[in-house]
Amino acid sequence: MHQHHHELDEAAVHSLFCAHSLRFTRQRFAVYTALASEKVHPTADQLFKKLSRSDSGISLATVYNTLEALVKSGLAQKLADGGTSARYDAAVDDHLHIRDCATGSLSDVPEALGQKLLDNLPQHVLKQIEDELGFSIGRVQIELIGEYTRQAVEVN
Amino acid sequence: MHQHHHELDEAAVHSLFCAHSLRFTRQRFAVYTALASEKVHPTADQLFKKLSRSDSGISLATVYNTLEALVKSGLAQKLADGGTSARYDAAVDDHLHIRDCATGSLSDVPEALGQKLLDNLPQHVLKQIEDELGFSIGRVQIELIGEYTRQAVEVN
DNA sequence: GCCTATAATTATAATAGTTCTAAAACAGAA
DNA sequence: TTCTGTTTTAGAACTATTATAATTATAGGC
Ligand SMILES: [Mn+2]
Ligand SMILES: [Mn+2]
Ligand SMILES: [Zn+2]
Ligand SMILES: [Zn+2]
Repeated sequence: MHQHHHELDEAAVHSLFCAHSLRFTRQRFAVYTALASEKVHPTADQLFKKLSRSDSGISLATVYNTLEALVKSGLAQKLADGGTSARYDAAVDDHLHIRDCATGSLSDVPEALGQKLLDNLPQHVLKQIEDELGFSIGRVQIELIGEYTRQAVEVN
Repeated sequence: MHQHHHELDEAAVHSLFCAHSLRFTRQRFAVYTALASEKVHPTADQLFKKLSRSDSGISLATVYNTLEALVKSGLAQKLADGGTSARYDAAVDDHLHIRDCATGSLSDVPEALGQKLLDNLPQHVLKQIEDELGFSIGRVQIELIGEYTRQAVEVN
């Protein structure tokens, strides 16, 4: 389930971290809430700059460390940018991404639409691939690549 | 159409480059044939090392330059590795990739199987996404993420 | 509320991958 | 063959990320 846009108070994040065996620190709280409040999929550096602006004197190394910890404990995922840097996503469920060729930006397909596509994948073909290749498919990652034909509501 | 494993002589590559408005050089020939003969999806550095070993005294900068030229002219595609570096693929058609969680390796789903899945995507859902988001889908990029349950025939 | 063990943070250095620079070599057209 | 724009090249520069090692903070037991 997507967690973009939810309000996260300190207590909620504390117990979330606790449930994932992650120590609670001021810095991790800041990074996680900054990430979870993003509509887009920020780079480590973008998060660092955002956090530097707002307050806390958090270091870039900690942003990297925290993101790695979040990913390892299943509270975030790391996405490959088309370019040189990695992007992070506080939504850890299966969901589709859209890549706008024109800008290179990466955004989400709305939950319902994306789920509909995932639910209508031809299961028999996936099964056949698993059987023929001796491979167990854990996740089908889909990216729709193309261009906006009218102004997107929000593009990064 | 996949071009892995095809034999490529100098004349064939010459006319291929010509058709794509790419000058023919010894180095580009070497990079392109090295890439096209790979069953896996090599990094720039892997290609450089392979070429250094075999002969030609080609420079790393040229490997990068050539790969960029190939991608720009549609003779190769650049794939995002999960990690830090980019991978290249001489197959420019739509095709599915498999990522082995255990090793991080990226390999191809056989043409026929992959096409079968692409042909059986729910077109009405794709259409709905295009309509609702005002986005024109040029390509659906799919990656199957999981683990081999028996020994894969060839893994990098 | 303190103490302590352990883990996280930080500044900084190091590394890895890629791109830039500017000079020399080359391809292809005439 | 000559000419011109393109490509190649070594090396420097740059960007993203990871490692190091000293400092600081957290969580839990008292
Ligand atoms: Mn960065
Ligand atoms: Mn490299
Ligand atoms: Zn997302
Ligand atoms: Zn491929």
